[in-house]
Amino acid sequence: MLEYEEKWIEAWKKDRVFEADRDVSREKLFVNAPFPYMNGPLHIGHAFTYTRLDAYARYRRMKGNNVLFPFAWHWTGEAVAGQSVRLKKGDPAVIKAFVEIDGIPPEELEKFTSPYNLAEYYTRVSREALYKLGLSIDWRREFFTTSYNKGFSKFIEWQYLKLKEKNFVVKGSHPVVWCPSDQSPTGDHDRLEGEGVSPEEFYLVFFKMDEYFLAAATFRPETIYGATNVWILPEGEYVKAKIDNIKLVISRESLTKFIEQERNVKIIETFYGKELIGKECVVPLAGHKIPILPASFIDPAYGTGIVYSVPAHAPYDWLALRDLQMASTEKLKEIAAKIKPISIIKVEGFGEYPAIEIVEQMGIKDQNDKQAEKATEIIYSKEFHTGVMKENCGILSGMPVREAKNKVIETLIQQGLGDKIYDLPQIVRCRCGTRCIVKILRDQWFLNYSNPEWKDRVRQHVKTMKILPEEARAWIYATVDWLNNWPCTRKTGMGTPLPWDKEWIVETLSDSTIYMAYYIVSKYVNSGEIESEQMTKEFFDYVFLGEGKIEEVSKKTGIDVNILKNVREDFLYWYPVDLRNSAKELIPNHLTFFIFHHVAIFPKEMWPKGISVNGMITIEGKKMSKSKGIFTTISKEIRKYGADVVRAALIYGAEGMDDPDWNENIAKLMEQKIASLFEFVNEIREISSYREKDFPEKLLLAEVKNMILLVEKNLEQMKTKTAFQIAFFDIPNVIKRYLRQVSVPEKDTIEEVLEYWIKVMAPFIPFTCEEIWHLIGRQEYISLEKWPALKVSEEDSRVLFEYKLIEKLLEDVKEIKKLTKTEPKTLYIYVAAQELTKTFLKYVAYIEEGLTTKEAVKKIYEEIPKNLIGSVPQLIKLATTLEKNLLNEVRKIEDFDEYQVYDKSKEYLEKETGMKIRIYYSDEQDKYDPKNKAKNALPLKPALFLE
RNA sequence: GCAGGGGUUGCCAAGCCAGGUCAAAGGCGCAGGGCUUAGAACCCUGUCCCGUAGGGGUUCGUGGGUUCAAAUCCCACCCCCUGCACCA
Repeated sequence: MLEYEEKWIEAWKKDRVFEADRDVSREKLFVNAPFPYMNGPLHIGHAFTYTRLDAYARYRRMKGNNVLFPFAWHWTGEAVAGQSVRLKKGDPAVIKAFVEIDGIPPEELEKFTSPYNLAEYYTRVSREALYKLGLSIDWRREFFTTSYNKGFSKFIEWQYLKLKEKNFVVKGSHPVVWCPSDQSPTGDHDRLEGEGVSPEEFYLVFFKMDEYFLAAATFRPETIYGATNVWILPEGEYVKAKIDNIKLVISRESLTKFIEQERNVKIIETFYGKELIGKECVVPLAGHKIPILPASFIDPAYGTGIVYSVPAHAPYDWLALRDLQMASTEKLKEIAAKIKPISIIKVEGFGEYPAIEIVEQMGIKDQNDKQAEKATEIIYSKEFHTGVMKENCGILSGMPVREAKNKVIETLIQQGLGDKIYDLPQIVRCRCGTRCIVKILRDQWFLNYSNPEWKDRVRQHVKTMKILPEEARAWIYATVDWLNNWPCTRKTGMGTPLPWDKEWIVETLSDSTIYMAYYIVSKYVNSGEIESEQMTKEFFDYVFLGEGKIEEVSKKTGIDVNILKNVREDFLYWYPVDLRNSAKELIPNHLTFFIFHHVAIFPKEMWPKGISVNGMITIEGKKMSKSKGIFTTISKEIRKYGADVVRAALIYGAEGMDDPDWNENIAKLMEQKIASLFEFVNEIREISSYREKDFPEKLLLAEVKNMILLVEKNLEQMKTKTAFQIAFFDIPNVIKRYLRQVSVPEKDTIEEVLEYWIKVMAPFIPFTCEEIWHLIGRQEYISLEKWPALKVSEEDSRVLFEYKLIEKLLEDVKEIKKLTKTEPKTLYIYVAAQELTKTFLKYVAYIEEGLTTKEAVKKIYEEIPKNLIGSVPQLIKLATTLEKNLLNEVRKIEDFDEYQVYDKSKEYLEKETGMKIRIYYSDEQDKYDPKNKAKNALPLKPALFLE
């Protein structure tokens, strides 16, 4: 961290530069970012998101907006608490992370067995880091979440009562991956095996056998008419049990599933699978009898440990059948030999028996061959999407497979011949090693995101929002569509108890949806003007919704009427949120929830106006990972490089949804560039010559103005990288070019440009710009200066246009010189005859009026002076190849005289080329043209001769 | 699998939505030159191929198509990244 950075932090703090209060004379802008979760110090990725937002906030502040950028801390959830618990247990990984990565002194570890102390510690160091990063935050509104903050809890209680009132919070049950040993849900990160696996619905089909039903599990109930036998594992344990009101046979291991999925289970008898082999059962709906046979691919823990066999369409079934026919006891062989696959699905690309065909094609050996899995997938997908049920399928005949599936399961359940149960499609093991099952959690509270009206209102609003980059909008829509009911409460961790059911705590993604409104209130809580106990339902109803009479609310809450009035007016002034910036990973959850809840609770005019997202940082090209040590904190990098270097390196890393990379090279580069800024500025300041502004000065101003407008345009779109590139690289490049061009720079111009330049860099590297600003003798804070209000005038555009012509000419000269490898002394320029240019412009106009090329050509042949007639073909070609911009510029200028352009800049041209310049019109009589070049002259492209 | 994003010249990365301004910005790297006692920094020039007159050729994941014209539009395919719910 640099000395001057420390100085400005203190100065900004002392003079309350970024504290924003209601001021109706100025247009407000309310920006924020999701509060960070306080289970660790802020990392460099946080800095990226915040710096981008800060650059925007600073820019808009300079543009004259009253900008509010508040900040807070998220403590809610299980992670902080979990870490404390693991610390208490002495988990070496946690201790290592605390000490080595987070920099906690070992002797202080003890006190972090309290989650409060832990969160409080991280909050303290994080606040410090953000100060140092130079974020233009109004810290008076800071708060943290959970019941440790009474006021915030009051707010969440109000929010959830409101949601409940409107029926957006509902009670329900839902399936989770569950560890029977830990007695808790097993999230992805808690798994030894089976990452990404989630509960899926299996269908149970009941095959009658005596007074019991064999409950076969399947994903493909529509294949029931093709069943030829049932498979069981001979050495597997099975039970006869009464489940709810039906007597079923299932594997012993699958029993827990039924129990955890809220079924009433009574075991009647346990036995081994082999006892059933050779018996028969009845295929539901179809009615025919089929045998029960052994198969080794059966996993008793998967489904019910019973499946029915459809050898025509299921590769595994065909393989098992084939295995059985080949090697087994005589009796089984006999039974197996009698079984003929039944073809029931017509699918393009396959014949009668798709399963048999694919097994042969892929050369699959037996049911234990790994390839069988793949074959199953191929057949399933093909049949499901394009298959049609054949005529032998009873009620399903003629239906597309996808419809048949729903129809059959509906019918089976209706007739008591089927059921649904959740299971895991792959093995999932908890960290403790136990195999997980699916459990139905009862009495859980849900945010009713599946409510179609709610969704629709959200969609309608998203349509009107500013979403940056635009590509993110599709993702938000997709999320709104996909979102289902969200379990919004937990039993463990920190947070606010659900007001009407206090054993539940509002979970972390659900207590962070409208808290931006609380920033308005927290200022008064922090100053002591309002006590948390005073924040009753009436208070929030009044402040946020304008409900109730102020006097009554005042009486009820004990809050002074004036204070109430101020809070309410503050809210009306600052709300809604104008821009919320975050990493893109929050789109599928937080950012979408944020919209949902605003739509649910607030009146329309308070719904958020804009969202912007950015990529996720990598470190030296690798994905960030604390456990792998690919991790660095904001404080560490600031200590190493200084705040502006960190800001610049991050901003220059990426924009849009691209992922920036944090690496030493870019930091080092920025370090050098920022250091040399001071030298450059000093160099410029030594200039002390005043004189008439000439072409180079006008050009410089025009270019800089143009670039500043581009910076604005890009910043408005949160294209912070592009904006920074222009401000930080492109502008100094044109200044340098100017200094090279003129023998004596002009002081007024250079000072004006310098002022603009420092200002437009200020949003990105505020410390450095503040320092330079004062070095050049300014007294005010650049952070509060007015952004240059500029407009590119007609003269400016003309200057830019003329310069473009000159540049083109110089390029041509350079190329000719390069090719001829000569050192010519004189440059002869033959400007296209004015008549030629006029004809050219006429031609362009004709085409524009809608004439065909042929007609237009004919007309200009009639109009052009005879001596220029030879140039017509090139003119036509030029019309299609000339830059549109240039063309438009020429057309804007009345009586455009190209000769003047070069003549005016003769001195500059001579300086750049080192040659004497002679200029002629191409149709001039007395011109020097030994190589007869003049005839090649075209509008905006003079012919040249070097000698 | 579903959803979202992406594949550009040595590297990073603009451009693509609104086709011609594109051999394609900028940065890095590399080469040459300047500054300097020397180096670093800084500044300038060059950086797809060919060409002794401003030209030509071949490039933007792969293969097709539309068009006078495609990095940009359409179709198919391949590859990469991210998210997918009781983690935050």
